[in-house]
Amino acid sequence: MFSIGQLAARTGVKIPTIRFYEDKGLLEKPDRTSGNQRRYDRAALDRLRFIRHARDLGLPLNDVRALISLEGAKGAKLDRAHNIAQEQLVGLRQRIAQLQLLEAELARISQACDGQHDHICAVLHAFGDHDRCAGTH
Amino acid sequence: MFSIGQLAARTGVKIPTIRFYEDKGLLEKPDRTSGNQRRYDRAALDRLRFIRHARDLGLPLNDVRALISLEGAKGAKLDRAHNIAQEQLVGLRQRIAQLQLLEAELARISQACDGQHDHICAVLHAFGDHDRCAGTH
DNA sequence: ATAGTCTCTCTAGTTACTAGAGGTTCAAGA
DNA sequence: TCTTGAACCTCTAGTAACTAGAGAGACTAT
Repeated sequence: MFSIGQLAARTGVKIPTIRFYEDKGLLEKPDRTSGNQRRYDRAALDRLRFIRHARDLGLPLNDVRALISLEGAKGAKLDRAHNIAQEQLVGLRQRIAQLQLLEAELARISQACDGQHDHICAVLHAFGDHDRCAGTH
Repeated sequence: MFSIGQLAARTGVKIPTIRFYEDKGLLEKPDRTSGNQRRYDRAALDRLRFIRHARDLGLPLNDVRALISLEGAKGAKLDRAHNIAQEQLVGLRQRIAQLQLLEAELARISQACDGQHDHICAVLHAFGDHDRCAGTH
Protein backbone atom coordinates (compact mmCIF):
# COMPACT_ATOMS: atom_id res chain seq x y z
CA MET A 1 0.00 0.00 0.00
CA PHE A 2 1.23 3.46 -0.92
CA SER A 3 0.55 6.81 0.61
CA ILE A 4 -0.40 9.60 -1.72
CA GLY A 5 3.12 10.96 -1.48
CA GLN A 6 4.65 7.67 -2.54
CA LEU A 7 2.26 7.46 -5.43
CA ALA A 8 3.28 10.95 -6.44
CA ALA A 9 6.96 10.07 -6.20
CA ARG A 10 6.52 6.96 -8.33
CA THR A 11 4.46 8.55 -11.08
CA GLY A 12 5.67 12.11 -11.18
CA VAL A 13 2.11 13.30 -10.72
CA LYS A 14 1.83 15.93 -8.01
CA ILE A 15 -0.19 15.28 -4.90
CA PRO A 16 -2.91 17.86 -5.47
CA THR A 17 -3.25 16.58 -9.00
CA ILE A 18 -3.86 13.06 -7.74
CA ARG A 19 -6.63 14.32 -5.51
CA PHE A 20 -7.94 16.31 -8.43
CA TYR A 21 -8.11 13.18 -10.58
CA GLU A 22 -9.95 11.38 -7.83
CA ASP A 23 -12.37 14.25 -7.61
CA LYS A 24 -12.98 14.07 -11.35
CA GLY A 25 -13.62 10.36 -11.23
CA LEU A 26 -10.50 9.28 -13.08
CA LEU A 27 -9.09 7.49 -10.08
CA GLU A 28 -11.24 5.36 -7.84
CA LYS A 29 -11.63 6.47 -4.27
CA PRO A 30 -8.92 4.64 -2.39
CA ASP A 31 -9.08 2.99 0.99
CA ARG A 32 -8.35 5.17 3.98
CA THR A 33 -6.45 4.59 7.18
CA SER A 34 -8.28 4.97 10.46
CA GLY A 35 -6.91 8.50 10.43
CA ASN A 36 -8.49 9.21 7.04
CA GLN A 37 -5.37 9.14 4.91
CA ARG A 38 -5.46 7.61 1.46
CA ARG A 39 -3.80 4.23 0.86
CA TYR A 40 -3.33 3.02 -2.71
CA ASP A 41 -2.73 -0.39 -4.15
CA ARG A 42 -0.85 -1.53 -7.20
CA ALA A 43 -3.87 -1.15 -9.47
CA ALA A 44 -4.17 2.51 -8.56
CA LEU A 45 -0.52 2.99 -9.41
CA ASP A 46 -1.02 1.44 -12.84
CA ARG A 47 -4.11 3.47 -13.42
CA LEU A 48 -2.33 6.67 -12.55
CA ARG A 49 0.55 5.80 -14.87
CA PHE A 50 -1.95 5.20 -17.62
CA ILE A 51 -3.52 8.59 -17.04
CA ARG A 52 -0.18 10.29 -16.92
CA HIS A 53 0.97 8.74 -20.11
CA ALA A 54 -2.22 9.56 -21.94
CA ARG A 55 -2.05 13.14 -20.71
CA ASP A 56 1.53 13.43 -21.88
CA LEU A 57 0.31 12.32 -25.26
CA GLY A 58 -2.06 15.24 -25.29
CA LEU A 59 -5.33 13.48 -24.57
CA PRO A 60 -7.86 15.62 -22.74
CA LEU A 61 -9.20 14.16 -19.53
CA ASN A 62 -12.50 13.32 -21.17
CA ASP A 63 -10.76 11.04 -23.62
CA VAL A 64 -8.73 9.52 -20.84
CA ARG A 65 -11.95 8.83 -19.01
CA ALA A 66 -13.41 7.24 -22.12
CA LEU A 67 -10.39 4.99 -22.50
CA ILE A 68 -10.54 3.97 -18.87
CA SER A 69 -14.14 2.97 -19.21
CA LEU A 70 -13.13 0.67 -22.05
CA GLU A 71 -10.81 -1.36 -19.90
CA GLY A 72 -11.48 -5.00 -20.48
CA ALA A 73 -13.91 -4.26 -23.28
CA LYS A 74 -14.03 -6.40 -26.37
CA GLY A 75 -15.13 -6.30 -29.96
CA ALA A 76 -16.99 -3.31 -31.29
CA LYS A 77 -16.45 -1.17 -28.24
CA LEU A 78 -12.77 -1.22 -28.90
CA ASP A 79 -13.35 0.74 -32.05
CA ARG A 80 -13.73 3.62 -29.68
CA ALA A 81 -10.24 3.21 -28.27
CA HIS A 82 -8.87 2.81 -31.73
CA ASN A 83 -10.68 5.94 -32.87
CA ILE A 84 -9.37 7.99 -30.01
CA ALA A 85 -5.82 7.06 -30.85
CA GLN A 86 -6.43 7.80 -34.53
CA GLU A 87 -8.04 11.14 -33.85
CA GLN A 88 -5.20 12.14 -31.61
CA LEU A 89 -2.74 11.22 -34.30
CA VAL A 90 -4.52 13.26 -36.94
CA GLY A 91 -4.86 16.23 -34.63
CA LEU A 92 -1.26 15.99 -33.64
CA ARG A 93 -0.07 15.99 -37.22
CA GLN A 94 -2.11 19.07 -37.95
CA ARG A 95 -0.70 20.78 -34.91
CA ILE A 96 2.83 20.00 -35.99
CA ALA A 97 2.23 21.34 -39.48
CA GLN A 98 0.69 24.48 -38.03
CA LEU A 99 3.56 25.04 -35.66
CA GLN A 100 6.05 24.68 -38.46
CA LEU A 101 4.36 27.51 -40.29
CA LEU A 102 4.55 29.62 -37.18
CA GLU A 103 8.16 28.73 -36.77
CA ALA A 104 8.96 30.13 -40.18
CA GLU A 105 7.16 33.31 -39.36
CA LEU A 106 8.72 33.77 -35.97
CA ALA A 107 12.09 33.27 -37.54
CA ARG A 108 11.27 36.02 -40.01
CA ILE A 109 10.17 38.33 -37.21
CA SER A 110 13.19 37.55 -35.17
CA GLN A 111 15.47 38.38 -38.05
CA ALA A 112 13.71 41.63 -38.72
CA CYS A 113 15.94 42.92 -35.98
CA ASP A 114 19.58 42.06 -36.23
CA GLY A 115 20.50 43.13 -32.74
CA GLN A 116 21.63 46.60 -33.71
CA HIS A 117 19.03 48.83 -32.17
CA ASP A 118 20.33 52.12 -33.43
CA HIS A 119 17.53 52.12 -35.95
CA ILE A 120 13.93 51.47 -35.10
CA CYS A 121 13.53 47.77 -34.61
CA ALA A 122 11.19 46.03 -36.98
CA VAL A 123 10.15 43.27 -34.65
CA LEU A 124 7.20 45.19 -33.33
CA HIS A 125 6.04 46.03 -36.77
CA ALA A 126 6.48 42.48 -37.90
CA PHE A 127 4.31 41.22 -35.10
CA GLY A 128 1.55 43.47 -36.29
CA ASP A 129 1.96 42.44 -39.88
CA HIS A 130 0.06 39.37 -40.82
CA ASP A 131 0.13 39.99 -44.55
CA ARG A 132 3.63 38.79 -45.07
CA CYS A 133 3.19 35.47 -43.43
CA ALA A 134 2.50 32.28 -45.26
CA GLY A 135 0.34 30.67 -42.65
CA THR A 136 -3.42 30.79 -42.38
CA HIS A 137 -3.79 31.17 -38.69
CA MET B 1 -15.65 54.60 -36.05
CA PHE B 2 -16.50 50.97 -35.57
CA SER B 3 -18.91 49.26 -33.26
CA ILE B 4 -17.60 46.31 -31.32
CA GLY B 5 -19.35 43.99 -33.74
CA GLN B 6 -17.64 45.54 -36.73
CA LEU B 7 -14.31 45.29 -35.00
CA ALA B 8 -15.02 41.64 -34.32
CA ALA B 9 -15.94 41.05 -37.96
CA ARG B 10 -12.79 42.71 -39.23
CA THR B 11 -10.35 40.97 -36.92
CA GLY B 12 -11.95 37.63 -36.30
CA VAL B 13 -11.78 38.23 -32.57
CA LYS B 14 -15.06 37.50 -30.85
CA ILE B 15 -16.97 40.24 -29.11
CA PRO B 16 -16.64 38.94 -25.55
CA THR B 17 -12.95 38.47 -26.18
CA ILE B 18 -12.57 42.11 -27.19
CA ARG B 19 -14.21 43.18 -23.97
CA PHE B 20 -12.00 40.74 -22.14
CA TYR B 21 -8.88 42.30 -23.66
CA GLU B 22 -10.10 45.72 -22.65
CA ASP B 23 -10.64 44.48 -19.15
CA LYS B 24 -7.12 43.11 -19.02
CA GLY B 25 -5.67 46.39 -20.19
CA LEU B 26 -4.53 45.18 -23.61
CA LEU B 27 -6.91 47.47 -25.42
CA GLU B 28 -7.48 51.03 -24.35
CA LYS B 29 -10.91 51.95 -23.18
CA PRO B 30 -12.68 53.25 -26.27
CA ASP B 31 -15.00 56.19 -26.60
CA ARG B 32 -18.66 55.57 -25.94
CA THR B 33 -21.82 56.76 -27.60
CA SER B 34 -24.34 58.65 -25.52
CA GLY B 35 -26.02 55.29 -25.08
CA ASN B 36 -22.84 53.77 -23.65
CA GLN B 37 -21.84 51.64 -26.62
CA ARG B 38 -18.19 51.32 -27.57
CA ARG B 39 -16.89 53.10 -30.66
CA TYR B 40 -13.43 52.24 -31.95
CA ASP B 41 -11.04 54.06 -34.23
CA ARG B 42 -8.46 52.85 -36.68
CA ALA B 43 -5.73 52.65 -34.04
CA ALA B 44 -7.82 50.27 -31.98
CA LEU B 45 -8.29 48.10 -35.03
CA ASP B 46 -4.56 47.94 -35.62
CA ARG B 47 -3.89 47.23 -32.00
CA LEU B 48 -6.38 44.40 -31.97
CA ARG B 49 -4.85 42.91 -35.10
CA PHE B 50 -1.47 43.07 -33.43
CA ILE B 51 -2.80 41.23 -30.40
CA ARG B 52 -4.52 38.66 -32.52
CA HIS B 53 -1.44 37.95 -34.54
CA ALA B 54 0.78 37.68 -31.51
CA ARG B 55 -1.72 35.32 -29.88
CA ASP B 56 -1.81 33.19 -32.99
CA LEU B 57 1.93 32.96 -32.73
CA GLY B 58 1.54 31.53 -29.29
CA LEU B 59 2.52 34.51 -27.17
CA PRO B 60 0.82 34.60 -23.79
CA LEU B 61 -1.06 37.78 -23.00
CA ASN B 62 1.65 38.93 -20.65
CA ASP B 63 4.16 38.94 -23.46
CA VAL B 64 1.71 40.69 -25.71
CA ARG B 65 1.28 43.32 -23.05
CA ALA B 66 5.03 43.71 -22.78
CA LEU B 67 5.33 44.17 -26.51
CA ILE B 68 2.58 46.74 -26.54
CA SER B 69 4.28 48.75 -23.87
CA LEU B 70 7.36 48.88 -26.09
CA GLU B 71 5.58 50.66 -28.89
CA GLY B 72 7.68 53.56 -30.00
CA ALA B 73 10.55 52.53 -27.77
CA LYS B 74 14.13 52.82 -28.93
CA GLY B 75 17.56 51.44 -28.20
CA ALA B 76 18.14 49.11 -25.30
CA LYS B 77 14.47 48.61 -24.52
CA LEU B 78 14.01 46.98 -27.84
CA ASP B 79 16.19 44.14 -26.73
CA ARG B 80 13.13 43.10 -24.85
CA ALA B 81 11.05 42.79 -27.99
CA HIS B 82 13.86 40.94 -29.67
CA ASN B 83 14.17 38.60 -26.72
CA ILE B 84 10.50 37.82 -26.69
CA ALA B 85 10.59 36.83 -30.32
CA GLN B 86 13.70 34.74 -29.75
CA GLU B 87 12.30 32.98 -26.73
CA GLN B 88 9.14 32.16 -28.57
CA LEU B 89 11.14 30.71 -31.38
CA VAL B 90 13.20 28.53 -29.11
CA GLY B 91 10.14 27.36 -27.22
CA LEU B 92 8.34 26.66 -30.43
CA ARG B 93 11.14 24.53 -31.79
CA GLN B 94 11.22 22.49 -28.61
CA ARG B 95 7.49 22.01 -28.81
CA ILE B 96 7.73 20.80 -32.37
CA ALA B 97 10.46 18.34 -31.54
CA GLN B 98 8.45 17.08 -28.59
CA LEU B 99 5.33 16.65 -30.66
CA GLN B 100 7.22 14.70 -33.27
CA LEU B 101 8.27 12.21 -30.62
CA LEU B 102 4.68 11.89 -29.53
CA GLU B 103 3.60 11.43 -33.09
CA ALA B 104 5.85 8.43 -33.44
CA GLU B 105 4.45 6.96 -30.30
CA LEU B 106 0.85 7.56 -31.15
CA ALA B 107 1.45 5.95 -34.50
CA ARG B 108 2.84 2.93 -32.70
CA ILE B 109 -0.16 2.80 -30.40
CA SER B 110 -2.57 3.20 -33.23
CA GLN B 111 -0.98 0.35 -35.13
CA ALA B 112 -1.10 -1.88 -32.11
CA CYS B 113 -4.63 -2.47 -33.22
CA ASP B 114 -5.14 -3.23 -36.86
CA GLY B 115 -8.89 -2.87 -36.85
CA GLN B 116 -9.60 -6.55 -36.29
CA HIS B 117 -11.02 -6.63 -32.83
CA ASP B 118 -11.46 -10.32 -32.54
CA HIS B 119 -8.46 -10.40 -30.30
CA ILE B 120 -8.00 -8.11 -27.36
CA CYS B 121 -6.95 -4.78 -28.70
CA ALA B 122 -3.54 -3.60 -27.68
CA VAL B 123 -4.28 0.08 -27.84
CA LEU B 124 -5.32 0.30 -24.25
CA HIS B 125 -2.28 -1.56 -23.14
CA ALA B 126 -0.06 0.61 -25.27
CA PHE B 127 -1.44 3.73 -23.70
CA GLY B 128 -0.44 2.44 -20.32
CA ASP B 129 2.98 1.42 -21.46
CA HIS B 130 5.52 4.15 -21.31
CA ASP B 131 8.56 1.91 -21.42
CA ARG B 132 8.48 1.28 -25.10
CA CYS B 133 8.40 4.89 -26.13
CA ALA B 134 11.42 6.83 -27.16
CA GLY B 135 10.34 10.15 -25.76
CA THR B 136 11.18 11.59 -22.39
CA HIS B 137 7.89 13.10 -21.50
C1' DA C 1 -43.39 54.24 -33.78
C1' DT C 2 -41.96 49.80 -33.85
C1' DA C 3 -39.52 45.69 -34.91
C1' DG C 4 -35.40 43.41 -34.89
C1' DT C 5 -30.75 43.34 -34.20
C1' DC C 6 -26.78 45.02 -31.38
C1' DT C 7 -24.85 46.03 -27.36
C1' DC C 8 -24.52 46.65 -22.31
C1' DT C 9 -22.97 44.61 -17.58
C1' DC C 10 -22.49 40.87 -14.64
C1' DT C 11 -22.06 36.25 -13.20
C1' DA C 12 -20.54 31.84 -13.81
C1' DG C 13 -18.50 27.96 -16.41
C1' DT C 14 -14.58 25.80 -18.99
C1' DT C 15 -9.74 22.86 -18.64
C1' DA C 16 -6.30 21.13 -15.92
C1' DC C 17 -4.28 22.17 -12.55
C1' DT C 18 -1.65 24.88 -8.51
C1' DA C 19 -1.20 27.34 -4.07
C1' DG C 20 -2.31 28.38 0.49
C1' DA C 21 -4.68 28.29 5.11
C1' DG C 22 -5.55 25.95 9.11
C1' DG C 23 -5.76 21.70 11.19
C1' DT C 24 -4.80 16.38 11.87
C1' DT C 25 -2.10 12.02 11.53
C1' DC C 26 1.83 9.17 10.93
C1' DA C 27 6.44 7.25 11.82
C1' DA C 28 10.76 7.29 13.97
C1' DG C 29 13.78 8.31 17.67
C1' DA C 30 14.63 9.25 22.91
C1' DT D 1 5.38 5.90 25.73
C1' DC D 2 5.98 10.41 24.34
C1' DT D 3 7.31 13.79 21.19
C1' DT D 4 8.58 15.99 17.28
C1' DG D 5 8.59 16.96 12.35
C1' DA D 6 7.16 15.54 8.06
C1' DA D 7 3.30 14.17 5.59
C1' DC D 8 -1.44 14.35 5.16
C1' DC D 9 -6.39 16.20 5.39
C1' DT D 10 -10.27 19.53 3.45
C1' DC D 11 -11.58 23.67 1.51
C1' DT D 12 -11.24 27.91 -0.91
C1' DA D 13 -9.40 30.56 -4.33
C1' DG D 14 -6.33 31.60 -8.14
C1' DT D 15 -4.20 30.71 -12.92
C1' DA D 16 -4.83 31.39 -18.47
C1' DA D 17 -7.72 32.71 -21.88
C1' DC D 18 -11.55 32.81 -22.91
C1' DT D 19 -16.95 31.45 -23.59
C1' DA D 20 -21.91 31.40 -22.52
C1' DG D 21 -26.04 33.17 -20.74
C1' DA D 22 -29.40 36.36 -18.38
C1' DG D 23 -31.81 40.39 -18.40
C1' DA D 24 -31.92 45.03 -19.79
C1' DG D 25 -31.08 48.98 -22.73
C1' DA D 26 -29.64 51.21 -27.49
C1' DC D 27 -29.43 51.67 -32.39
C1' DT D 28 -31.26 51.47 -37.22
C1' DA D 29 -34.38 50.96 -40.92
C1' DT D 30 -38.98 51.07 -42.35
